[in-house]
Amino acid sequence: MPEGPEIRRAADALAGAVVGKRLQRVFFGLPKLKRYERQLDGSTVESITPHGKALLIRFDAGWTMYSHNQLYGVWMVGKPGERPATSRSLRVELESADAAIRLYSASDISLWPGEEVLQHPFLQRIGPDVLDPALRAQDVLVRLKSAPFQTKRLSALLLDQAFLAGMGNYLRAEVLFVARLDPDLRPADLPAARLRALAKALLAVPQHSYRARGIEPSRRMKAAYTVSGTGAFRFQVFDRAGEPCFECGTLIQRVERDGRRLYVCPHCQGG
DNA sequence: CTTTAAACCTGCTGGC
DNA sequence: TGCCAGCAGGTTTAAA
Repeated sequence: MPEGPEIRRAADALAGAVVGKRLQRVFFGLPKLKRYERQLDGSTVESITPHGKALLIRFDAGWTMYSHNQLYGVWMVGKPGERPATSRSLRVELESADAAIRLYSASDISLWPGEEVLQHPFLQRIGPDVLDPALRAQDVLVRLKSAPFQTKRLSALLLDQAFLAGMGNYLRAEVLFVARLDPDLRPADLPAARLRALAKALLAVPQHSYRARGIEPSRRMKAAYTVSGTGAFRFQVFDRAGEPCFECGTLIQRVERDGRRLYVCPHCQGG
């Protein structure tokens, strides 16, 4: 369950289902988490919040659950007692009297006493959430101009969770296209106007995707999407190799950067 | 310090 | 039908 917009959509749906509810059943599918079933049974879910692609679920019993879905994790919202038809392995199940949330396949799950969760190595390392409503273009601009980010190639920078958390591979391609930028440039190479355009696109594109309820899943990933990614965000370049650019008609190219596929319009994003 | 490669998590697809 | 390689929107680790 991939990038920031999809994770935030999942968090919204999960929160709507169980925040404020008392848990009547808690199940953990990983041996190391078994002991927390008793700790959390009967507790109330206080909040569910995204931090980049990580999710925090706080319980009034003084515990906080950290989870990261990586590529495969799937959240589902349903009813208590039901057992969805899936071959995936159930990792977490939280049931209240009238709702249930279930996490499948993800293996990066841990429980922390209260706010000690903020000491989690990943949370320590990541930058501001690109979808945080408090994040301003000016903040992003300052970040772009600061070390060590200003000297990194845009292709790498836009995947770096330490720069902006919640960015991912499709957002990288879409942001670079919207800002009309060559992925091999670095912030330090760019004149002020282009930097401002990049800062703006870094906020606008993820927000646009979030408001559109995320991306429409590819066939391959379709089975993974339940709570999130059922939306209407349309790619300009991602997954469009060989198809004409919507702006200039030039054929979109698939290239590789930082070990990941990237799509560019060679005309709009040239030089 | 930067860049690259491989490993790992898991599930689905396509080819033979 | 069955098996296996390949791929995926992520992250970590180690090597170069």
